[in-house]
Amino acid sequence: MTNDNTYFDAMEAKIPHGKVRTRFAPSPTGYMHVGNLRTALYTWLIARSQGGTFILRIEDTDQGRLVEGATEVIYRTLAECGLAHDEGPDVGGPVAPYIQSERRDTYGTYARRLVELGHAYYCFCEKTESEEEYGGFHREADPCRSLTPEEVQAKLDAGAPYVIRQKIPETGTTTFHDAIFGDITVENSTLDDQVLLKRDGLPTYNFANVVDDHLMGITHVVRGSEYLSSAPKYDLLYQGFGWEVPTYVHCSPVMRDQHNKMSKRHGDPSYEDLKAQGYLTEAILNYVALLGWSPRGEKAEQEVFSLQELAETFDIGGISKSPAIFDIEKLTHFNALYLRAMTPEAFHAVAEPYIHEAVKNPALDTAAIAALLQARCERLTDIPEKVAFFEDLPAYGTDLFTNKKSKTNEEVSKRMLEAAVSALEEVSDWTQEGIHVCLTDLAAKLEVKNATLMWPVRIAAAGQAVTPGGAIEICLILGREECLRRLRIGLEMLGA
RNA sequence: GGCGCGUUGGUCAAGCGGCUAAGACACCGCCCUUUCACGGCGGUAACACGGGUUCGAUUCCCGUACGCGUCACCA
Repeated sequence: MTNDNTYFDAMEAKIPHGKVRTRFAPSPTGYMHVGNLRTALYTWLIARSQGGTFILRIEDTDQGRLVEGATEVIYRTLAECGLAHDEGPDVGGPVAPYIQSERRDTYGTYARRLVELGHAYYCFCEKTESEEEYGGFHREADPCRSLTPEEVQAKLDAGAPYVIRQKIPETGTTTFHDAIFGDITVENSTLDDQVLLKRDGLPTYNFANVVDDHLMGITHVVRGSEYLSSAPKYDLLYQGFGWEVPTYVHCSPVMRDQHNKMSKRHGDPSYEDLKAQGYLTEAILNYVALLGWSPRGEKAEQEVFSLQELAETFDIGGISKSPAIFDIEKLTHFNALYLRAMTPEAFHAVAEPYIHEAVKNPALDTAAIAALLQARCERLTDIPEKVAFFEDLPAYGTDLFTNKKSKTNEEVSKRMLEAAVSALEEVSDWTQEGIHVCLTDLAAKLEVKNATLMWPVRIAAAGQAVTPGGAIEICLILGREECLRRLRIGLEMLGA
């Protein structure tokens, strides 16, 4: 125990004052689910939108849950998303260390200080015994609460194991303010004397949070609404220490359905899963930002936001109180929007690996294929199945040649294909323009509408009813030789 | 069960005492068209319920129902 304030003065001296400081404080479980990502995003946005500082702190006080490589997932995700942190374990900062397991001595010191201040006490109850005796609810009924300092010291000297519990006022109410939920008042009698320092000397999550948030100068505490119930106890802790209470921002959860939060257990996608499913980082962030927050005023109608625009527009008042259900369909819509908004070059770059999954033939122009795909795919993973026919002509039935709207049947198709083959054989200039002129002229000469000619050509060239792009584009990409080969196969199938 | 929070169409949501209750996704229809998309136009669809307060409630208050959270020496 210390009666010396220099330690505390020294700690206080490190606290930066005067500007917004927020922190994202994940446990390293190796999995950034969508709710986590959204919390990180909102936390980052609050800092950035107010010219503040964004801090990363790793909460690894639970020894049993450490996962190998988990912090790397966190670093990688934040970096990929552009949610750069100004202070953290890897980049350091004025209030280091930023990993809770490296700050363990601090918590005990502060817990003992709170005992001195009269807002906490040593509790020597047995774990099991306490649960039976007090129903797990430690209050006035716990004799440890009224031990004299001498009695406590005697037990400590005897080496009795103990925890330190918060001493909640016996009467009255506690009111705390949340930026989203407003003022919430609870009876102190409903609060229990929660454990601050565990038998093993490590702090509980709740205590470590309060101490670290204070020592790190955090101004806005962003966290899930599941902590709403413990917020009054946090307030009492801040008051007990005589510290300024930060602004609480409790966010309602992201749900998988009406009854369940997004979770790894249910197989709900993490950020990395979504990436693997062909979603773009920008689209994921945009969608997630809107899951539980909406712009107001001028921007109320806007739905597409870059990270930069979000930082300019975001305000805490736009965060919703009720939970939001994650809708993969809407994410898909945003992804399609972002895909279409890319330059053709940029799209080609991201699409190429997916095209190559199905198309190996180096003679096929992936840029031309990408151009056909850009308005036609919602996820990058949609690509391989859409372009496989370029590589290999699929097996197909002659029934595909019949299409009512194009006025084709097998007989008509046979005629069209014969004419098309002869005409295309004569095309000297195998370009979009050359093929286009050849086929439209042919249709005119045959006195049929374009569709009547184009349908069978496209079917024979692609071997499937639905294709990205039309007959001309497909013929062009296949190249004259392969195109004519496929048209002749079609003719053969039709009995020519 | 106690305490706390929430409830606008299937989903995300605007609304902050007076509106024919926005917009987006999804769905349906039409147009465009060389299939499919893109794009354009249009449509179906909502204030959980009951009391108040008020000239007037989706908006304010109180109940009820339903849902969620919390009640760990886990975070």
